Amino acid sequence: MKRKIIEEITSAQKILEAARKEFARHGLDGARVDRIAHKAKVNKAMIYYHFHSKDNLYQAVIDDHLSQIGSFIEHTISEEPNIEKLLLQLAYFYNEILTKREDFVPIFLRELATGGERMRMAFKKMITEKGFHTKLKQLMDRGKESGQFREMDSLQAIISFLGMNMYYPLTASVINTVWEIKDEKIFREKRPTEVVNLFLYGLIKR
Amino acid sequence: MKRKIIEEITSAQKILEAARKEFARHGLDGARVDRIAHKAKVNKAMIYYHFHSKDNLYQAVIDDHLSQIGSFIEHTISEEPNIEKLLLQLAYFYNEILTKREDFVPIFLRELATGGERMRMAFKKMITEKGFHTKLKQLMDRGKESGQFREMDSLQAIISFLGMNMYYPLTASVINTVWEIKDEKIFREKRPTEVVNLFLYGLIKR
DNA sequence: CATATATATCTAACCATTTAGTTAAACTAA
DNA sequence: TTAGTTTAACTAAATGGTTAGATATATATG
Repeated sequence: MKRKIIEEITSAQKILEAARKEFARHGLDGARVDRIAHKAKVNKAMIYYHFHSKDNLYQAVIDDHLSQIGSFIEHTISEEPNIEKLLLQLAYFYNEILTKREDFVPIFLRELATGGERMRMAFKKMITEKGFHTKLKQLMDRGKESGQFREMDSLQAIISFLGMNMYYPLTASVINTVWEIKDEKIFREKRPTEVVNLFLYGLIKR
Repeated sequence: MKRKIIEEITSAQKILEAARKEFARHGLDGARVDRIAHKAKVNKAMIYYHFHSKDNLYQAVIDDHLSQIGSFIEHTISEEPNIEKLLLQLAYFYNEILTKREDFVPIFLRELATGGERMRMAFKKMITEKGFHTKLKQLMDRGKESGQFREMDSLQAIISFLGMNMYYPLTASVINTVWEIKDEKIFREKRPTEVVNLFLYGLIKR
């Protein structure tokens, strides 16, 4: 067995990184195994040695993304029982994930286009394990009961909140042109607070 | 020249319809010309006779979608100077477009994934021609000046509104599972009013 | 009206390339 | 010696696109 010194990058890693970019740019069908091999500077057979098939490699790329997102959740979102802070954490989380992990956005979009089968369950698991599902709903329902929030459908509101957060980073390539957003960076940075303000202002009873 | 009686479906139409479905399911790279020919029940060469290339056919499908969306805008959204009614019209418009024209959603998502080059300009043209860009911003800015609305970034708010409207229909396949939405139909129907209420409530000064 | 002609529509068979995946042998380190 | 790692060359199938010719229809002409 060839010993791999820790600092050395294994060919499996090189393949995975090249694949991440290739699949992001071209999707599963548009991606070319030869191109991945070339970019990773490994022999094509190495891809089949380590990953067995193109589909398998693609799934590995997705799993890698999901696990990194999972661990990012861990040290971004605390057990926060204050709804304002929780919403702000979530807003920053979505913004970061979709802004910094650029390669993930096109993969996510294309997965949605094919029904999202590959990610559905992973996301569900993530969210139920962290308890967002119940926690967010609870906080909103409690707000309604206490009279702090107005009457509305909590789930509809939550989906609206997600939409406010995720829509722009997912569609920026088109939105920037259509709505003439010149400084994308600043616009992105301002999003989380702007979104949370609008949302909370839209909930709190007057 | 073969005379085409009005009721008869031309082979070009049959191809376009089959292509619409094929490209929606599989994307440009995943789509198979042979499969389109088979589904349209025409000889494969007919596709090249009428559309010259696979790329060209794909663009024809997109153009068809865009023109149908364009004409749908025409008789859905009136010259409405009342912001509440305008927002409601927009909310219904987005909901209808993304719910009834199912084939468009995956194409839109995949186009976003590749940078949206093919649609960017068409959308920009649509929106500037109808004057939404300036009109919406104007109405919001006027609302702020008159003291009806609170202080906020109009453009950020508009993008939030778009996100609230479009995010769910674009991601329903995943969202329904993750957030345990059982009756998708009812959830979709309730969206427009729910979204407009949240948005306006979030804007109006208290 | 009949015939010739140009033009649009359509088909079966074909082709050049590309592509995912394989193989058998070589190399490397414990 | 053993087991993991790497390579060059190869293959079978799929795929976008072509071609040469057939068929039908409109139009012009005598």
